[in-house]
Amino acid sequence: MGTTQLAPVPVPEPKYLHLRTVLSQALDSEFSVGEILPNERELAARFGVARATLRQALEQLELEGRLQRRRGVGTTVAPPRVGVAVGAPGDAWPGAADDGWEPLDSAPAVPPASVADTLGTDREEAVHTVRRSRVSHGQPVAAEVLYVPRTSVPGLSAIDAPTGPARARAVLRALNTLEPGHRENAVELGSAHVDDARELDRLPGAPVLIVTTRWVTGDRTAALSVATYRADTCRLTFGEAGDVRIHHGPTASHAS
Amino acid sequence: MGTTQLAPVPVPEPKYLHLRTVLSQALDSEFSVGEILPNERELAARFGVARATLRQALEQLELEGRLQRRRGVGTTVAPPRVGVAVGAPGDAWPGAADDGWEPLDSAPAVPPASVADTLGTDREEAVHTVRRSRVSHGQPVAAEVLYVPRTSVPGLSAIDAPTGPARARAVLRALNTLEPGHRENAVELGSAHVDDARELDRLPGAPVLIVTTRWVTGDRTAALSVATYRADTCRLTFGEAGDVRIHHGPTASHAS
DNA sequence: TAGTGGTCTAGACCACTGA
DNA sequence: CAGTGGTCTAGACCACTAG
Repeated sequence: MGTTQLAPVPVPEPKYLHLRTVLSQALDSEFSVGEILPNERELAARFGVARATLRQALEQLELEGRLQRRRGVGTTVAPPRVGVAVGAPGDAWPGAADDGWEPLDSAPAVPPASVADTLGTDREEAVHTVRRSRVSHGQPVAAEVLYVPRTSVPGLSAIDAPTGPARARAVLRALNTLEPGHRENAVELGSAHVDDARELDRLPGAPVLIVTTRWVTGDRTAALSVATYRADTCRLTFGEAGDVRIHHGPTASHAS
Repeated sequence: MGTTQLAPVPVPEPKYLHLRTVLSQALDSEFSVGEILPNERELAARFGVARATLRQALEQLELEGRLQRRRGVGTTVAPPRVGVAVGAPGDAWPGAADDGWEPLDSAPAVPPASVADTLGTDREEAVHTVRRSRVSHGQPVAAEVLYVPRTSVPGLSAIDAPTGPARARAVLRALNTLEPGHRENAVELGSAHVDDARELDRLPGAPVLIVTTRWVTGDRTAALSVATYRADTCRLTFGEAGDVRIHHGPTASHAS
C-alpha cells in the first residue's frame, strides 16, 4: 500500500470503457431520468469514435441499468432499477393472494428433460404448465412457466376444457390447498428467448435473470417455476422488503 | 391457438441468433466440456459470416454460461454453472466458520455515499471495509467489499497497525460476537470494474451478478456487503442447498 | 417518410498466451 | 514466436417508430 501511484497504466484503457465512464458521469450530472440522449451517430461523431465503439459503451450502460434503448425511438436515461421481491415468506405457494403475478394460460405438456428430472416425473410424462406474467410499476418485468406434476394436484384431472387464464387459476388454487413446504431459489444470467423477449418487450437475446424456484414438500418437488426477469430494469430482493434502494452511485459496483 | 403455423416469419431471425442456435446444438451433440472450439476466424468462414457476427453469437453463448473465451488461448466449452449458496441460514454473520470466503484486507475508509446512507453513517465518516474473495472449485467466483460501521464493533479501535488479512479477520471475529439479526439480499446485473475484473480473472466490463446483503439488528444496518459474482460461471442459490443442479438443457431458458 | 437503433461486413491492429 | 481473442474503423442496409 506504500507504492507510488502515478501512471500505472500498462494497459491503456480501451476506448469504449473510457467512453462508458465519461458517459456515466455525464448521465449523473447533465441528464435527468427519462431524458433522451443525442442519437448514436451524433454521439459517435462528438466523441470522435466509430459508431460501433460508441455502441459498446452504450451496451455497458444499458447492462448496468443506466440507459434504455428502443429502436425507432432513441436512447433514454433509465430510472433506478425497481426492487422486485422474490420468494417472500408470505406466499408459501405460488398464486397466493395478490402477489403481482397474473395467470395467463395453462395446459398439460411434456416439460424439458431437465425439468422432468427435478420433478421426478417420467421424461415423456405431461405435467401441468402454467404461464404467468408479472407486472411492476406498469411495466412487464417477468415471464414465468410453472411446472406442476399431476400427482401434486390429483383432484384436477376433471378440468380439461377451458385452456386459458381460468384453468391457470384452477391449478394455482389447487396448489394452495396443499400443506406448504419450503422454497429453494436459484438465480443465474441468461438471454431472452424469442417468446420471453416479446412478453418482456425486449429484443431476443436481451440479458435476463433466470430465477428457478423449487417448492419442496417432504422430500419431493411439488412444483417448479422458471421465471425470466428483465435484467436491465429489475433488482431482485430476497428475504424481506421489496423496494429498499441500495447503491446506485456514480458507478455500478463499489467505488475504491 | 387455432391459427395456421407454417412460415410465420415476418422477421427473418437475425443471423447471429440463428448462429447461436446452431452452435448451441453443436455444443450439445459434438463437443464435450473443456473441449476447444475452432478459432473465430475459421468458424466465421465456415458459417459464411463476418467475424463480428460470429462473435455476437459467441457472446450470447458465453452470457448463457455455455462457452468460455480466453484471449491468447481460445474458446472452450464451459462446464455447467456451479451452484453457489448465498445467504445460507447457517452464517448469521459474515465470516462464520469455513464459509468459502477468504479475508484479504481491511482498512478504515469513507464508503460511497449510497452505502453511507443505508448504513446510517455520515457521508464523510470512515467505516471498516473488509475485502474478501470467494473461491469455489478452485476458481475465484466472487469479490466482496464489506462495510462495517465503527459503532457495530466498538471494541475494535485498538487495532490499527496490521492492515491486512489479520485485521480483516479481527473485524469479522468482532462481528460474530454480536447478537445476530436477519439478512436482506438483493441481486442485480452489473459489469465488472477493473479491480473486480482482475480479481475474478475476467476482462473489465464482463457481466457480473451484484449481491448486496444487509445485516439488520433491530432497526439499524449493522453491516453491508457488496459482492460481485462471475455471471458466466455462477448460479446463485438462496434458501438452502448449494449445488442442486436444475435446468441446463439445450437452451438457456425454458423450451416450449 | 424521416429518423432511430439493430444488424452486418471486410478489413486492420492490439494484447495476451504458450510453445 | 505464431496464434488466439479483444478492440476499432467506416461504411452499408434493415426494422421499427412516430409524425
